Parts: sequence; structure tokens; C-alpha cells
Amino acid sequence: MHESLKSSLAGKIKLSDEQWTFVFSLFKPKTTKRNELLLEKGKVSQYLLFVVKGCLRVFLIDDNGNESTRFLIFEGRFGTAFPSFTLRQPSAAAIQSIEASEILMISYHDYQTLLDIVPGWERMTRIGLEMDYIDSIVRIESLISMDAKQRYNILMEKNPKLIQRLPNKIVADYLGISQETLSRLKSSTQVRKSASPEDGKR
Amino acid sequence: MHESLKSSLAGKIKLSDEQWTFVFSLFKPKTTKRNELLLEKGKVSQYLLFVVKGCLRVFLIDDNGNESTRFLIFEGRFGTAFPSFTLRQPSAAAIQSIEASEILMISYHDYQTLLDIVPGWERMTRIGLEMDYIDSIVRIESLISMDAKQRYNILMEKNPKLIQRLPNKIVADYLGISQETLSRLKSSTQVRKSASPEDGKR
DNA sequence: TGCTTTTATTGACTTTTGTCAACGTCATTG
DNA sequence: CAATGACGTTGACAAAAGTCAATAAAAGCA
Repeated sequence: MHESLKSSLAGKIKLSDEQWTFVFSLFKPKTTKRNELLLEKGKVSQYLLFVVKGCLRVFLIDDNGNESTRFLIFEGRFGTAFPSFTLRQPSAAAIQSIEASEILMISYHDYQTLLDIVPGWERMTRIGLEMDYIDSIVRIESLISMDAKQRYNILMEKNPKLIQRLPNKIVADYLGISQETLSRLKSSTQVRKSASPEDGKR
Repeated sequence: MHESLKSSLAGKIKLSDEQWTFVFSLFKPKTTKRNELLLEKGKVSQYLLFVVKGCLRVFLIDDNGNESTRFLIFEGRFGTAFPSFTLRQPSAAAIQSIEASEILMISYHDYQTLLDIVPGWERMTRIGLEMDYIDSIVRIESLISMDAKQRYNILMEKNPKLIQRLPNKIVADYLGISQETLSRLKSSTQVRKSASPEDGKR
């Protein structure tokens, strides 16, 4: 299970066998059921998570029960309720495993240890943060400058797997739109399946 | 002018006089006029900018001429077209100084030098990135889970200076809404100035 | 200062998206 | 295999926000 972590990091940091062993010792494995809650809203996120298999979502839920998906975390990626984990504050968001998943968890304390004592870990983290930050900037741009249809088309282009793999409900609140709107977008965008390659008459 | 940079960083990193001198040597001062363009869309952002005085905005402009403000950078803060600067790619966004400003500029190359040779610089950068990333996550949340009025109220609460200081036009496209909608929000939110403290009758 | 240009407000109307409700489909399971 | 429940689609309507246009106000500039 730790092999997945190693292959994910291998291109980004060079460690000795002893160092890998040490790193692995801090990441605790866990398996989750479908829909299992990993972090409740209001609690401090104590762990950074690495997804070996499956998929997690970090989401908000307002007073009316409306959910908004802040992030999705797929295989080979790290994630947590980042503001809570970083600032040691109660989380506005909850974390749930959408599918039965295998994950590795490292505590805040142990993560600081890695930053302090593993040469190159801080650099790797800095570069990883840059990439995550860029992703979030791109997402902000799409939210402030595009309508729902454009956002959907771009997601379709850049990440069709996400759309195929996840229930509509979750894709919709990731895009910041209602489920019904997404459903309508899909049917209006869709190439008509029934039309034959050559067209009727000939 | 470099003193402003020093006081901004002083709490975050400890450097010797020689190190400060070296850092200062890499940040080149520049003064800008109101509305001066600092980076054109399509060019690679070569500099990280530090605002000593004034205000910059990083903004997108679509084919119809609609502008969206990705970020605002005030006194004492760093900023650039981050994805472009980091990935060395043509920028989707442009940078403009909203007010006549004094800034310090450091090139990509020199910034990498600081990361490589100044002890503690990478850590400071990593922590700064965490904070910027958190800000962007909070902004994403507000965009996917709130309507225009809620977003405006929160901005009003958290950053009233921004609303007072900047033209409506820019506040509006920072919020991802039209100028007219912002104008209506303002007048509907506003406490009626004409109403007397006690009410009419009595 | 007075003139010009930009910015802000308001009204009327359109478009987009949300909400509520009904219904269909599919998978699960008792 | 029928019943249940979750998910997806569709329609009708409501609410939110955008667009266009006219005007007012303010800010910058000569």
C-alpha cells in the first residue's frame, strides 16, 4: 500500500531506503466504506490524506442542507480540509469517501516532522502547493468569468473521467450549479446518439 | 523603499545585515502610473512583484471585453500572474496598477536563487503559499455556495477598505458580478441614511 | 476652474439558473 | 421478484443576475 505513495513521490524527491522506511512509518493505512465520513464539519482536521485507491470529497453543507464540493481527491493525490489542517482551526468543510477507498493518513505533527528533518521534503511540499494553488486559481477564474455551460464544457474537456465516474449530484455541486441545471446542460450539449453516421436521406 | 519589504518580512524570517543587503539587491524598484499595464496577456510573467505603495490588479479579459479581476494586491503584499510566473507559460491574465504605485520586482531567476541559497527563504515561501492557497479556497467556497449578495456582505465585513478604495467596476468583477448588480446590492443593503434615529410618529 | 471622460445609478427587459414537483430508471436487497 | 430508495430527467414557474440604454455624478485633466 505504501508502494503507491512511493511511486507518486518518486519523481519529486530522492530518498534512501532508510528514509522511505521512516516516511512510510508515519503514514497509517486505512480502508473506508462508501460514503464513510472521515472528517466532521466543526472538528479540526488532524490528518493529511493520501488516496491509494478510491475517491474522497471535501464539501460544505449549509443550513438548508445544500452541499458544495470544495475539492475531489482521486488516486495518487494528497488532500485534507486544508485551511483547518494548516491553521489548526475547526473545519468549515467535511470529508467523505465517495467510494470504498484505501488511504494513508499522516498526522499534522508527523507532517511537520517530515518538513523539519527530511531533506527535500519542504521543497517538494512547496512545489506541490504551487501546483494546487494554480489549480485553485484556474477554478476561481472559471467561476468568475464563465457561465455554467462553459464550466461544464471545460470540465468535460479537461477531466471527462471525473464526469463519468461520479454521480451527477456531486459533479453539479463541484461546478457550483444545481443537479437539474447539470442534467439540462448534459442533454443540450450531447451529440444526438440516435442520428446515423450518414444522414437520413442520403 | 526596501525598508517596506524588510518590515513585511521581518516577522517571517531572520536574516543578517549582509543577507538583507543581498536580498535587497535582487528587488528592483519601479514606480508606476495610474492604469499602467505591467504585464500583457499572452506574455510570460517574468517578475514577482511586491507592492510598497498603491494597488495592483491581476485580471482576465475575454473576447467580448469583459474583465474579471483574479486578484488584488495591496501594500505590503506579493503578487504576480502566478500560473504564468511559476510554470513559465504565457499568461491568461494581465496586470495593471490601479493607482500610481511603488513596487519592487524580482525576476524568476533571482527568486529561484533566493530559494536555493537563503536559509529559511523556502520555508517562508511555503508558509506564504499556504496562506495564499487558503485565501483562494475561501474564495472558491464563496463562489460555489453563495449568491452575489452574500458574497458582497462578506467582503463588506472582512475587507471594507477594499470596497471603499476601489471603483465599483473593479469590486464588481472581483466578486464575479456585473457593475449594475453591485450597484443594486449596495443600495438595497445600505442603511437608509435619511431615516431619523427615532421613528417618524412619536 | 471648467471641461471632458469615466464611473455610478436606475429602469425595462432578457437570459440564466434555481426550486419544486412529478415521474422514470436502475440497483439493491429483504 | 417485488419493494424500496437513490439518482436522473423533465416541466412549470420563480428568483437571480445580466444586458442595454438613458441619465446623473464624480473624477481627472487642461
